Amino acid sequence: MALFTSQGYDATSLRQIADRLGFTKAALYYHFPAKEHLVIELTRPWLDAISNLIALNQSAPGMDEGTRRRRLIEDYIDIVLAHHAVLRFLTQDAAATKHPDVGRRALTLVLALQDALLGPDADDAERIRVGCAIGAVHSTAMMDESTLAAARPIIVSVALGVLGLEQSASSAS
Amino acid sequence: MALFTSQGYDATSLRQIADRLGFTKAALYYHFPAKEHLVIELTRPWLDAISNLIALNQSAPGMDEGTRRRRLIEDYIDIVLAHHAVLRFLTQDAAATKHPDVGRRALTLVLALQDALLGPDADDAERIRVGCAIGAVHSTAMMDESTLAAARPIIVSVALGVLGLEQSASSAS
DNA sequence: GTCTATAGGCAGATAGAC
DNA sequence: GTCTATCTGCCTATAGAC
Repeated sequence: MALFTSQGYDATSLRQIADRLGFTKAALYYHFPAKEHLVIELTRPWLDAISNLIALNQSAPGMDEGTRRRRLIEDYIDIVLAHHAVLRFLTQDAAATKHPDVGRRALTLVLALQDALLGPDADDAERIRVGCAIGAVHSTAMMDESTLAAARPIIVSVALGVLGLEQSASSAS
Repeated sequence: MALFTSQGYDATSLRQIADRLGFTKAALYYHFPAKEHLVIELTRPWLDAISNLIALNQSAPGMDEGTRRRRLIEDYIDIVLAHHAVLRFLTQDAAATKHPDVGRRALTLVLALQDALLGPDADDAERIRVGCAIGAVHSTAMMDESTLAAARPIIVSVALGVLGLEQSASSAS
């Protein structure tokens, strides 16, 4: 992950990875059938987490719309913060972005999240605002791990503000 | 640019570029000394525009802090919208991100913009908010050109809101 | 499970004719 | 300015010994 993130997927060779891990390229192929499976497995936990989040959200019972959206964006922020390294990699790497099981899947999931954050009858302006909110959340990919710990409440406040869901109390997850 | 954006820099070969342009690899090398110069020239206008913006902002005379920041973020939004294709490419491609004259320069410039959007005595929380605002602006990279035309006022409103610079009237640039 | 050795391909870049 | 032909190198992936 460190190599992929610092150099990009295409620019990172199996030789470099094997050297870092202390064995040879051939040994890598005993554990993974191809290079792309390395990045699939590295990103799967994050993708599964989002997939889960959306599934749970859809099967939610009759719940107030405002709190539903608030919980959704807050939970997404927690996922993004928990998988910081994955987001940093994915938002930067075009090669990963193009892969069906990685970037394409990520795009589909984020678009689904975007839809879930909208009501069924939202206009283009609201779509753009939601896109901005997600962009603000994803800006954490650029931050270093140290400032990230204290960042959560601020990110939550910004995202809720952009979405028009401000609320002063009860934001613990 | 189309090939770089859709496939990534590393994954795009000079053969593909030459084929698309209707001549051969060797002819490319008459006009550009190396592959990396293609991406340098493609991104230079955007980078120069930001560089200019920051330089002009620094040499501004005694001006109200609020309007200074408002103008700065609005002008940046205009640059981002005008160079939409460049931003889309740069935010996605790790290979470009690593190049000193492209991604590194872009990072330096965006950080300088971030500093310029802060007062000299801002805390970490304010830093994060500014980062979120820029993230929201950069989310336009994900939008398609059609919805982009109508997006400007919404982006401006979101960014000013996150920065705490809301103002109802006089937002024409 | 890890190794050495190598196959097979395509990349970026150059030489030199026209 | 564009071409054909080619060099050199590294890449992913595989074969087969241990």
